[in-house]
Amino acid sequence: MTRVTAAPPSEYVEQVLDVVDAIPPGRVMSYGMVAEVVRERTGSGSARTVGAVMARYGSAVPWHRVVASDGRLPPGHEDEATRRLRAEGVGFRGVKVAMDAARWWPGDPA
DNA sequence: ACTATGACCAGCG
DNA sequence: ACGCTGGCCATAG
Repeated sequence: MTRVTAAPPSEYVEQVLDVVDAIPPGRVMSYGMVAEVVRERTGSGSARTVGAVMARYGSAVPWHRVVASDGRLPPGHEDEATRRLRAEGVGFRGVKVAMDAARWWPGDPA
């Protein structure tokens, strides 16, 4: 029925959330990687816009599996993200995620 | 319609 | 390792 549309999720937003939701446990993708995949579908987007979408709609998806390209965790949620990722078996290198081992692309084996 | 903002990224000093 | 710069483009006001 009439659903609230105070902030109607655009097609772009849906695609971003879809990609993030597909990341398997124990693996991660960077904002830039997500942006690239979404760009193949919608034809537009960038790492920065993905970050903007996550900030607004991230709560609906496993946001902790999206990290910065160098393995840093999202500002303000580092604690939470670290806990969840460790629980999934993601490797760490200091406070950062070990991207070389955890990085995942759609189509790759989980 | 326009401006400002930002959970980014790669390059450079 | 650290800070700064330019480019990126959807969202919000």
